[in-house]
Amino acid sequence: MNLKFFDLPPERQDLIRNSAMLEFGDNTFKKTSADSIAKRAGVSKGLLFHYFKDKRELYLYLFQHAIDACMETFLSSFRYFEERDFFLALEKGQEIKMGMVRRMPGMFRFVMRAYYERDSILTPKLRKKLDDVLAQSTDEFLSRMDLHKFKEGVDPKAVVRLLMLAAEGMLAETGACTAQEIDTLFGEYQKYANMLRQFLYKEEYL
Amino acid sequence: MNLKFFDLPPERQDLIRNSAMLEFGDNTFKKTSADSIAKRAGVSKGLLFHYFKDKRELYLYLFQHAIDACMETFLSSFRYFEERDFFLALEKGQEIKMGMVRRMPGMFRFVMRAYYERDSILTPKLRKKLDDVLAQSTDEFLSRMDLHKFKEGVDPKAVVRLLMLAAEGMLAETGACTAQEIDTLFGEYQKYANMLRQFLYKEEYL
DNA sequence: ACCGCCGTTGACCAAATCGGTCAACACCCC
DNA sequence: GGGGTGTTGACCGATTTGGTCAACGGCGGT
Repeated sequence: MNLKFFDLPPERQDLIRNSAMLEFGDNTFKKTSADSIAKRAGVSKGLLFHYFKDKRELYLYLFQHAIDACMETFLSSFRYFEERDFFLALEKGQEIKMGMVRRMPGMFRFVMRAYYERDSILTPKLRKKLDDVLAQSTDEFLSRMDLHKFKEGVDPKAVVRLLMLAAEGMLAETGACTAQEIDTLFGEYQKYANMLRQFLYKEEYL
Repeated sequence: MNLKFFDLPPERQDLIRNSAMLEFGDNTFKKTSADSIAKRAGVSKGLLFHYFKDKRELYLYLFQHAIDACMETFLSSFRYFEERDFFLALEKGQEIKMGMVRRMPGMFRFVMRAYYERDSILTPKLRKKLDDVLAQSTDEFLSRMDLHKFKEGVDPKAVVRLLMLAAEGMLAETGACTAQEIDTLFGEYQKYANMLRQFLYKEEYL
């Protein structure tokens, strides 16, 4: 790709990336047209192909960028806060995730689609990159938490996964969403998390 | 539409409907081609337009059929079993749902997409049909259950919704799936349901 | 005022794909 | 062999596709 893309003002980079991810999130790689991406970004098609040599390169760059952004955001946020309570940390993590959704509204949908799409054009290397991020983030998270606050018999990994799945389900129900919708969803998510906390934690930790 | 469609052997009807729903589930209405549907069904494009006057009619028929199938399946299954235990009934319900997924693998995805897609071509009447089914099914379900088995402070509606969301999340992670994959997902789902049962039910009901 | 530079445009291309049609086919029962 | 029925795939004009390219506009330097 043309490295001058990175000389553009960051908001303009975001605009192009977000528009592209939103479009790729709506349709298959094959059926997503460069025209629609350009139109969504309010930019000429010529510009797209000026910075990216073809649709494929744009797509692969977007995926790479999304994974890197996740990795960086999670790692840097983990480093700086020392919360060891499972649900408080999860709440913090969700806030961070919400921030990412706000900044890159089409990202999660795009990444999931790119990963699960049949005839995906992802390189094995990129697939593995995502695998690693997902596997690491949960384990890393669990290893830092005070798991003894849970009642006996609770499988904390299952709790994380259940809440993650619920979040994914909520994401699947909404397309591109406004900041307000995101807050509503976050509120609903918190309700479930609090319910689990109330009944899965030993009483002395409530 | 051409009513002779219903004279076809049921498996052939299913083949065409499932192929169409799988294709419409992958792409926007506008970007889904009749060619790809026909190819997936192993049938000529001419045949599609023989039974359905155009793409739009096929699409609307599919949605209507899917909703009706849901409604019928749920109602008839509710009528015949009298389980009043929340989690046992939910398990039974999930088994039924899995049966539908097996028989119509692309249905849930298609319905969700049709409902949430921007520039959706759904008529308001069809939208409302789905709204009613969703609203009714949860309420109907809850009204039949022994909710006093829950510990105090548990909101059963939230429990249903949480598990539904998780199921949706699992669905979003998989495209068209084999029977075996479905069973695996069902197993995972059961794990979460059992966890909730274990900690949300009063102890005397365990 | 003129230049050269550079991010940007949109008209343009051949090729592919689109929704939809239709004459012809294969098959079966009479 | 005749008629009926379910099915095909070549075919249509229109649109869309990924990608190119000559030209534009505005700005900093002189």
